[in-house]
Amino acid sequence: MEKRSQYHHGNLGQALIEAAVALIAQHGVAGFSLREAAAHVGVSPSAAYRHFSSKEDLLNAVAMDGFQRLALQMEHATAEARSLNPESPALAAFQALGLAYVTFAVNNPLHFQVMFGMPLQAEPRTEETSPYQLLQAALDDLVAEKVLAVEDRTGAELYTWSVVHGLAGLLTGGAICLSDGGITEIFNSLVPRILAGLCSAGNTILRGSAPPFVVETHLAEGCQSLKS
Amino acid sequence: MEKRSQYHHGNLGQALIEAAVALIAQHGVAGFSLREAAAHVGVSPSAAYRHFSSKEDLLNAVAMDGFQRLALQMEHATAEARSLNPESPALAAFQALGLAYVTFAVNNPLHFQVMFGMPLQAEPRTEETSPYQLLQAALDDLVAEKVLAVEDRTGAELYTWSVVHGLAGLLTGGAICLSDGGITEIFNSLVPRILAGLCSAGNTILRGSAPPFVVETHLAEGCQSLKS
DNA sequence: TGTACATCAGTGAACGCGCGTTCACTGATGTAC
DNA sequence: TGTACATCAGTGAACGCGCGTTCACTGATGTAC
Repeated sequence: MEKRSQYHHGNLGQALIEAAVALIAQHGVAGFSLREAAAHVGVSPSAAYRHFSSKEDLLNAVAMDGFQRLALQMEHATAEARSLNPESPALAAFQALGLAYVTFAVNNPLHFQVMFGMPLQAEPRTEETSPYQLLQAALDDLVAEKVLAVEDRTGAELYTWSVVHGLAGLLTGGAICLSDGGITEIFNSLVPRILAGLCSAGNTILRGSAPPFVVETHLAEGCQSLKS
Repeated sequence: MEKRSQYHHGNLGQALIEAAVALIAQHGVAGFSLREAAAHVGVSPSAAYRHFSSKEDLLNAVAMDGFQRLALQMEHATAEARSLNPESPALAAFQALGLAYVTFAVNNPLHFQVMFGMPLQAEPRTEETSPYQLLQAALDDLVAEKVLAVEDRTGAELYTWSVVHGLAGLLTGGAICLSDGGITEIFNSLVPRILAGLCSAGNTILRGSAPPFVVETHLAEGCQSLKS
């Protein structure tokens, strides 16, 4: 597929991961092979074994890579939301976090499936912040900003992650489809409910109103119908 | 694997689906083959083609079978909850519905993954009630019972399904683990938040209290740790 | 009730294929003196 | 600065395998007369 000029590739490990990500996006995990990834990089199949002990090992690296990318996008989204909404940065960041998560899933549905379809024994690298840690931090900020009451802080991760992950899963798995650009609207329509559920005990934010901020993302492509 | 006495199997189609379900529960979809399913039933590989046009077709049938089983378990759970809580049957049924969903996922994680990991062009049979229809009915009942205000009815499916599906996905994908018997507790701990989110606009039920009913299920086996 | 025959649901051999992984190898790189 | 050599990161042929699918076939079933 690709022509190399040098005998040594230089960064074959990462290149194989990227090839795998691209190929999985095309044919899904089921149709993915280590040989194909090697060919895509322009390297013999056996070369892959200098970097990964097995196909499964490579797939694990692909999943890890996904978590890193996701975390990165979440960080960017929250940073932007914070700066755009100085009057309530934590709340804006929290919303942006969720939207970034769902957007990532919709834009990379097959990668997302690999990430959550693995045994996942891989420990996340300690140096980097995981999506889960970002969520924790966002919730802490919500408390600091007095949007979320302390008595509501417990269990907030599980609840929030569930809603957002569920929406991502439904959009990704084809159970629900959306027309182009629809994620933003769907997500924002859910925000008041999410916030009400978040602040269920010591309610701080006003309820029944429109979502405090309307956050936005771009979606590569959409699909058409709604499925039962 | 299995010995047949007669030349004609009688119900090979269904038998193949069941074999596939069993084998997928053991090795996952990735490690599943049509030949293995045929062997498991005690039939030649080519016999499968009298009932399914391809491997993919069989997998689609497996997914459909999962939705039917799930719907059945949801129906049983709600019926039981209704009869046990005559003072507020709709609310009890609603909770039981969610718990049944999550329990199914945890008990059949790989089957669950197949169900939501397919292109899913398969139309659900019109004669049978789908899980989604059961959810709609449960929400309608909640309105009838005046637990849910009419102005909160819109979009309630998406929200509810998201939370519950998300929890199921996290438990299934290994992102969160639980010790034996833990689903009931985890789910019930989420119930007040779910209800608060459901009734976010025209709040009817009391908030900050323990979940109205504690519903229960049995889980086959548990796992140990919590993962970021 | 008995026979002829169409239809249905299996068999089993064969196909071509791409897969993951191994192995002995070789070309490139970098370090020690 | 130049040479010797260990180490690293590739090659390419080969392995054995199980896969999905096809095809001509045959055994069982059920219906018509």
